[in-house]
Amino acid sequence: MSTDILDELEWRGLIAQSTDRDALRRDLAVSSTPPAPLTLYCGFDPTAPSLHAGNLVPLLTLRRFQRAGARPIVLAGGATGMIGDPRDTGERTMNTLDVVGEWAGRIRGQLERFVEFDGTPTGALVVNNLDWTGQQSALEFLRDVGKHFSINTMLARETVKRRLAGDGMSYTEFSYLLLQSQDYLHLFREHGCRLQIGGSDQWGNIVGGVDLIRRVEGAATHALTMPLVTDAEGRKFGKSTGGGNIWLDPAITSPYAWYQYFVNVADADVGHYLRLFTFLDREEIDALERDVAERPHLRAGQRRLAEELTTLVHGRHQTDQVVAASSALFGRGELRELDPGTLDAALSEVPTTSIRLDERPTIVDLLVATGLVDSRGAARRAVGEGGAYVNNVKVTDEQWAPAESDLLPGGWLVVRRGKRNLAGARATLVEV
RNA sequence: GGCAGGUUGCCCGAGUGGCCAAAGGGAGCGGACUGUAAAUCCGUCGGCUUAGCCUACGAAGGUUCGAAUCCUUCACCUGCCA
Repeated sequence: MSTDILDELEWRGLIAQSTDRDALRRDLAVSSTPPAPLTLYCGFDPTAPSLHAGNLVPLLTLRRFQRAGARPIVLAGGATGMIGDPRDTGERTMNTLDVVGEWAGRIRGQLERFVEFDGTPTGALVVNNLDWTGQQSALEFLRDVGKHFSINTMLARETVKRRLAGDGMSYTEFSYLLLQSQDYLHLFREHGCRLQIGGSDQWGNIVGGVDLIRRVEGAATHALTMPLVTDAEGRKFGKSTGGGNIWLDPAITSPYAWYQYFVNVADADVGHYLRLFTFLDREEIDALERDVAERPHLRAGQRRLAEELTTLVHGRHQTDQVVAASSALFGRGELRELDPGTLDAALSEVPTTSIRLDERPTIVDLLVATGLVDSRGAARRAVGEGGAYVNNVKVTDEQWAPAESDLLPGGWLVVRRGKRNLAGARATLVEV
């Protein structure tokens, strides 16, 4: 196996910390003789019903390793998800076993799409850590695993220190490190896994496993972390638009919304994100960066990034549809001139609702019905602020109601809040 | 188990009887500028049938003309002691 993978990761900005880099390089090189590819893993806890965009970084890194000749294991944290990795903001709310199980299943399904299962020596494996911890007894755990951990070391961890300085931390979360370390040991024993990767916040958990394996098995294994994705302002990725994460599950974040998020990435972040989230090579990314620098208004980098990512997550077909919808809805052309088929297709990518013109719905009703605002108060505010549009025309009167002559082909009204929140309202014509 | 402190809007945080839907900051949202960008400036930021009403300051009771603010009980959190 080539060791170029490390250079590539370095170039992409995907390496935050690692254990002895030369040792890892040697291991990668030695594994080059089939059938002994290096085996690596990364875990994903079910803390929500879906993975989010940030999870793609480690997931795609697994894929990069696989392409370079390694065998990836993706781990769904059915067990660790029940405990909760300590975070700075305080104790996590525990979810019921049913909920965690349900989420673990969904996440497992998503994980499977990003690595290849081809039955070759580098074919991926999917595992769930509940399978080897679910039946384990507390005594067993404390004797076999707990004995190898020093409280002193655990207390020295940054997250623990911060939590102790604040509101404290439960024993449950304090134990998380042991569970994750045990996972690494288990995968080392069962599958010869010698490398664990993860976000840089996972460093402590990963080296915990490295230490455990050294103590118990006397073997040297590796740890590699990736920087947490931030934008040029240092803000956490996915938090700069819409207030929340963007999710892989199309039922939570529509492919259209997903695409739009990436089209709107700041110039300063495009190159960075292209390196992290796509498989484009150096030449292509360099060219796109030059393009963004010279002709920023064309947003070539953003468009390519959005297309690549939408294809990766939702497939080529969906991507074509959202690209067409975006260009129809954001195009310079007159909405009235769009042919009915194009309009139908474009609006199928955004939230829609149906209305009855004979009920004389006002602009406030339209904004609420399409879900563009959360309340009638917010709708009034939007109108008052000049942020409400119907068919690209600003509406400033709260009492304004559409007439039949306002309908676009197919009976549509394109309702917009602000610059880029669009929805469709289709009038049902009722004969009175 | 004892003692002390705490629990405020999406988050942080001020508020110790009326002027409190509740300072300030952050996030969010809208407008201007622009390129569906960033920065900046301005506005907005519980709900409704919106000059009014309703819901809200951990929960439930109580005192009072009036409570986020006082009293009681309960729950949870933190620290110290056992």
